[in-house]
Amino acid sequence: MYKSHTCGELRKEHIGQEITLSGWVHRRRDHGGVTFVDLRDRFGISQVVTHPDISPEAHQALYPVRMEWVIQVTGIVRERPEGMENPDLATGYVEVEVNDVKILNPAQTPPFLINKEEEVDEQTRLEFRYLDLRRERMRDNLILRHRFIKFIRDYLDERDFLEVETPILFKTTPEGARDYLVPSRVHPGEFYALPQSPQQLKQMLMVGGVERYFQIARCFRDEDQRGDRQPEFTQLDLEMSFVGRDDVMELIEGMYTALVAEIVPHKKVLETPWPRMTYNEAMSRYGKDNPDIRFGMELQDITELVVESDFRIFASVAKKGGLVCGINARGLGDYSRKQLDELVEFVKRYDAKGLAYLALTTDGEERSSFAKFLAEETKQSILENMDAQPGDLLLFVADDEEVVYESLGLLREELADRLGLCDDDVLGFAWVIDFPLFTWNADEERWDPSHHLFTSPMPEDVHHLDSDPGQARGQQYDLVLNGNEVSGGSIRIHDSDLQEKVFGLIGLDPEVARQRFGHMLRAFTFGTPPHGGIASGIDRFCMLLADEPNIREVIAFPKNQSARDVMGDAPSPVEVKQLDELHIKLDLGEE
RNA sequence: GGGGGCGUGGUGUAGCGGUUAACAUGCGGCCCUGUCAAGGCCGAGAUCGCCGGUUCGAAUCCGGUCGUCCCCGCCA
Repeated sequence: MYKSHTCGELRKEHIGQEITLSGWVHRRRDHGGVTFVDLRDRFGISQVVTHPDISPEAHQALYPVRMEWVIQVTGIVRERPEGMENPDLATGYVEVEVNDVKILNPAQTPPFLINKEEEVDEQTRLEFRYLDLRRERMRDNLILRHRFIKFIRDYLDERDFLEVETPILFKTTPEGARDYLVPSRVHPGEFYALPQSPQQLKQMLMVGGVERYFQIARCFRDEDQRGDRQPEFTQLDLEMSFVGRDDVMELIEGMYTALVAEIVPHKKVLETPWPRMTYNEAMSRYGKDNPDIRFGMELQDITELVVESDFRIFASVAKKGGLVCGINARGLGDYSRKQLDELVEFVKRYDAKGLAYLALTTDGEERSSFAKFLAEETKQSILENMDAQPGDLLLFVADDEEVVYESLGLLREELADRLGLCDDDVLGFAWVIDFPLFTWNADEERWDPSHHLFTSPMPEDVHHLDSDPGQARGQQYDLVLNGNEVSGGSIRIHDSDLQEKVFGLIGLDPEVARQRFGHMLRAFTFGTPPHGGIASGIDRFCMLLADEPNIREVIAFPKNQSARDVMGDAPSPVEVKQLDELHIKLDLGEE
């Protein structure tokens, strides 16, 4: 062994012992005579000291040593002289008086400082990810992620879940996101697909009698990147037989409640038991099906109040069956014209045509883009409706329901951000249930599943499938945390007739359905238990618990915005010979 | 596919029409026996992403391009 102790564990009780440490030179303080080195390993930092008159050889050996060199030192643990303790360091009451130094590996000067938590260009961090991982931020995130997954494994193991691995090479499912395809050498012209999730396979495991399954599953989707989206990501995938949706939700709520208490004890859960709201409630109150419930500023529907008003924009939208909603941005009543324009630009990103405002300044003035068109009485009822006080800023969007909800829902969170209404140490968990099973796709003139193809309708809504599929609710449940969807699941269809009916409703040709999902339809004829499950986005969850702005910070080797691995430089061209073996000819076109 | 932000020594920033391109940190050398972001002195290190244009003069203004990040589309 290269070390008898870690750099994080030395305490007063070790005083007098001869010990050996190995690690990286975190910092070096050379006083000409006495020299200090802060030696770092994954577990902490220990101060190492050499005196020219006590151990001249060790002192000499340490002379050329620089930051990030890997060294091994042997010496005696000493109590630090009085007044020289460092209470900021766990090991700060002792130091190691070194009598032997071995240089295990010198280091070039790193492109950025390991010992300083300053923002470094992300490109550089990713190019030298192995150095970035040495920094406290990434180390802590890796540890948090490990503990997160470890907790889940233990918790589910104790509850009789079986961890089962499912194939990475499986079958394409074009109805979801774009697939990553893998050409088959053995079968010319045929392809595997990397799984977008183990959805079908876990249902097959239920048919297979596993009853309680989970997996820390890598999933792949070939879509464009976002801060919370990577081409490959990790899900806790879970499925149970003989359960209803309450069973799944209770399990998950229990698990994450315990997890939070253990992994991030400094964080508080906003409300227990976690609130449950229907999809419709989430949309009308927050404009989103993944609302941040840590603050109010809820949407207020004033359509009825303005339908007969003289403000034509509001009135005409209201008469055409649209929606007029507002939010009260408390405390922004003194926003300047420029700041208001910014907000207008913000909602335009989501197709809102404008943003009407009514500001009550702190000194009692009223400024508004539209109030002059309103009868005094109408204005008063709006103010009352929205509980407007001096200093408040009322913001309104009038449009189709979809546009109103999206623009105001996101504006609400943007304003909360500006107003600092959200405490990162508060976890606002909520369940959203009773989603519509389908949403109408006007372009393709068919129903799209709002969750996925295998979600079971609510039993009392099954009859809607024949008459009015839009009315049918699915047995779906999403777990929302601080404005992010962190888990989504459903009770599945376990009946092949019902499954075929759903395929038909979403416009899947019966022949095509058989080709793609015949194995499932067949499996369901062999005695399938009622089953359901859930999948949690582990990257996203860890990102939130680590207070990080994007999931790359909780992934050891993430891809960049253009899906490239900048450290290993992937993807990359391949040898012609490799392509030949795969029976592939490239057609790269002109551009 | 579309829109926006950013690109200045290794790193983080300043400079925004004429500067010897500034500061911090890191790096090299010297001094220093109790520091812990050690300190002091000296020094090296940048043709300001790239190409073109405007101008007597461009890091600075304009156009293009590349890279990167964010957003829209996309993500059952």
